[in-house]
Order: sequence, then C-alpha cells, then structure tokens
Amino acid sequence: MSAANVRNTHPLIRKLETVFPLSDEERKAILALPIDQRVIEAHQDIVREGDRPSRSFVIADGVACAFRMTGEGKRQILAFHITGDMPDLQSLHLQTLDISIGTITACKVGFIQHEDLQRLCERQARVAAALWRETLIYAAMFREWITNIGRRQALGRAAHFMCEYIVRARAMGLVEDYSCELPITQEELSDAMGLSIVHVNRVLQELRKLGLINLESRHLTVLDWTRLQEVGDFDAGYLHLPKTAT
Amino acid sequence: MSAANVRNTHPLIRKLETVFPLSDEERKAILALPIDQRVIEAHQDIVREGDRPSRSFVIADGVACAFRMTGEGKRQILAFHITGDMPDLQSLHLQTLDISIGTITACKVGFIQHEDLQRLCERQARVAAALWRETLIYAAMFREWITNIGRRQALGRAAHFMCEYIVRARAMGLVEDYSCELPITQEELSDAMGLSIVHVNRVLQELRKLGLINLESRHLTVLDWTRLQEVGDFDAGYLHLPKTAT
DNA sequence: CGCACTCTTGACCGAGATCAACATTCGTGG
DNA sequence: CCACGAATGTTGATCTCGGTCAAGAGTGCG
Repeated sequence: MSAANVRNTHPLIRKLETVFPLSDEERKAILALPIDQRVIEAHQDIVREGDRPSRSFVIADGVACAFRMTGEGKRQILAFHITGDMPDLQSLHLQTLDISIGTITACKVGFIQHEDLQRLCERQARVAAALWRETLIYAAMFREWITNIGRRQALGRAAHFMCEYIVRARAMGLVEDYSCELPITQEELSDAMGLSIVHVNRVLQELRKLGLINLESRHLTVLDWTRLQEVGDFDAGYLHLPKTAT
Repeated sequence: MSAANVRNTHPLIRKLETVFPLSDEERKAILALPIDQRVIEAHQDIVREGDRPSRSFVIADGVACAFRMTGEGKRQILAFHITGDMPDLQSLHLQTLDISIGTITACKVGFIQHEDLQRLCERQARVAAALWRETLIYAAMFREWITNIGRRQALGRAAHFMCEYIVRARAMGLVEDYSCELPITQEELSDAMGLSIVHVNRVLQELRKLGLINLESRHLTVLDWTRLQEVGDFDAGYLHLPKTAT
C-alpha cells in the first residue's frame, strides 16, 4: 500500500488491519458505523479532563496529544496521537475522562457514538478484542514512557522519543526512508519529556551533532537508526507491532 | 465488610464488586473458574518480560510490583499491585509481556488460564467490560504516574505516592483509620519514583517532619490527609473508584 | 512589514545524584 | 537466646544534570 492510497481507507480499518486481516463481515460492520467526521483546527481541545463523553473518536489525519495539568499549572503530555489512533477509547468504559486531548496540527477526526461501538463489540468479538488490545498498547506505551522519564537522562529520552514516534508513524504508512513529518514544537516536546524547553533544544542539537537525526522545519529524518536506538535504549517490542512492520 | 471476613472472599469477586454488584449468575461463573492457587515467596519474579503467558493471575494476598529494566541495568517500577489486582491481565490480548512482575512480600496468587478467562468474557459481557475497565484503570494510573515523575518535584511525588497507595488499599478494605501496611523498602520506592535511595530517604523525613505521615516498620499512617493531598497534588479521580469508596 | 511564536545561546543556580560512612533492624544458624 | 552478617535506613560532603532567567535570532503569518 502506498502512502497515497492509504489515506483513503477508513482509519479504523487501517489501524485494525495492522494487527490482523479483517473478514468481509467485520469490514462491513465497521464501514456501517455512523461516523461524524469533522476537521478541528490546530491547538484546540477535542475533549477535556472531567468530560463524560458519549462518543469516542478516531484520528483520520493530523497529530493530537493527550495531556494532564498539574496543580501548579504545569502540563504533562502523555502521548502524541497520529492517524488511526483512538486517544479516548477508554471513555467507552470509564465514564469520566482523566485526561484532555488537544490537537497539535489541524486534525480530521471521526466521532463514533459509544452505543454504536458497544454494539459492534458485542457482535464482532475479534473487533472487540482488537479494540481492547489497542487500549492495552497505549498502556504499554505509557509504561515505557514512565521508564523513559524515570530512569533515562535527557539525551536518551529524546532519542527514545524519536525512535518511538517514527516506528509508530511507519506502522501507519507515514514514513518514507526513515523520514516523516514531526509537527511538534520544542515546547510540546519538553512537556512530553519532562524537561525544560531550553534543555530540549540543547539535547536536540546534540542528537544532530552526533549525526543521529536531522530535524528541521517540522520534518524528522533518522540518519543512523542503529545508533539512535542504542542512544535511546529503544526496543520496539512494547509496541506489539506485527513482525512485518518492525 | 470487615477487613477480616473480606479476606475470605474470592479476590476477583471482591475486586469486581468494588465496581458494581455481581448477579448470581456472574458470581457463579467466576467461582467456577479453575484457579491454580499458590504462594510465592518474597522477591521472586512471577512472570518476566518476554514471557508469553498462557494464563493471567490475580493477587489474593501480598504486594507485588511491575517493573522494567533499562539497558544500563536500572530498574523502573511501574506499579505496586495489591490484593485483587491482576497485574498481567494484558497478556490476555498481548502475546509477549513487556514487563516483569515480581513479589515484594510473599504473595498468595491465583493463576487463571487465558482460555477460561476468554470463555468467561464471551458469556458474561459485563464481566468482560469490567476486566477491560480494570486494564483501563491501570493505564490511568500509569498516566498519573508519568505526570508525577515528569512534572512534580520529589516531595510532591512521594506525597502523591502515599495518597494513591492508601486510597487503593482502602478500596480493597486494607485500611483502618488512614493506616495500612506498606511493606515497601526505600530502594523500591526510589525505583518507582525515579529518585535515588538517598533522596527518597530525605523526602520521607521531610513528610514526617511536616507532620503529614508516620512511616515506620512497614506501617504507614496518614496524619493529615488534607495537607498530604495538597502537597502531593492528589485527586483520586483518575482511579475511577465508585463514589462510596472515595 | 510588524508582531507573535519558535528556536538558540549564555550565565548562573539548585534539586537531586553520587560517594562514603555509619546506624539500625532483622533473619538465621549456632 | 544470642551473635553475626546482610539488608535497610540515615547522615554529610560534594558534584552535576538540567532548570531558570534573560536576551537575541529566525520564521511565519495576518
């Protein structure tokens, strides 16, 4: 599948098919889901902590992030979400959202009512399992991120981030030759990595100086994948991608 | 329910009933699950990163922890698990474990085959949802922990930990008067909080000096719950406990 | 073309790490 | 029941990674 025609598929189908090929019936059931598609401009909250959503959404295009605010007004970004992700799928079973989700770039977003998802899950056991699985992978990413913030220094943290991002983007067909869009500012990176903006800047320069990455005008190119993984102490296992995509 | 007779209930029933009252049929279905109960002594790994378990387990008694190791041999503890927890429930849908789970104290552990859990889920939709929900709450705890490590300083981190631990323990009926067992060494705490042992020691003394907690011989007492929550920037919302338990 | 956002650089500071003893507790075997 | 060694907890001195502050340089958009 080329990156071009991939954009025309149903984002949910595209995501689930990275796990296993869907049956015709399953595909039909997903296509029958009523989806409320809309475009949300950059730097808007899609849902907020404390909301009690009656629907979840899938990102069809763009980059969003899940975040929490500290009592002292500091922001912690928990994850960046790209095409195919369902960042608040959890609200299907947890009434009150414990995170906010905001756009980084303009996003094409498809809202799906919980009742429709629930019905889909009841009738298509494999799809239910795949969605459950999806939430489990987010949990695995969070675990890895705790490890990253808790026990790696700044340079490794940044390298790790780059590895994770590009691997996830590749799984959705957004990467050509170790190169992809990375429309994330250094401030956003700092809120994700638990560092100051200034230090993120220095660490990125270090990664460039080491010849590991090229990062300019919102475009990331990995120059030395092997060494970047080493520096970032990265092993894609926790993302649970099918072998072909790794 | 007193803490004494609570110990005699099926740990899974006890856990699920913190969410909603089970029907007779559901209760019967759970009691019919073949469980392989055994005691595992302290400081043993129950499962290891890379394992492909064919069963999950529920902790009937004791404290365990989920952890990952860095490339440089540093340990990051991701969560402490207490009575009623199913720390590797994720393995039901993710083949390969991305974490290890080890005992802190001796643990009574009940292993349940995946196939049996799967069958239970197919037949008891509410139980399936409750188990899914359980994994979602773990994810919420991970998110909170990222925030804690990424954007709070040491004192707040420690205070937050104490808050979370005692709230979770209370939900399982293990707390009397803001007081419970905390059989966790400062080294283990340091690996959880992303701090050095020495600094954990100093921070704990600070919490004692502030009159917020009492912590000696593996026993934690919260002396000033309101201020401890303030210092720890703690709000139990993310634990998604029923109102009665909060 | 001007203002706001983002990135970059330098100087200084401080929370927490590291190193090194020492104290205390606890489990174990004699 | 005591003795001893290992694990755990405590304290002080010093160092360092990363934070904070401040100012400038690009960059892009209205």
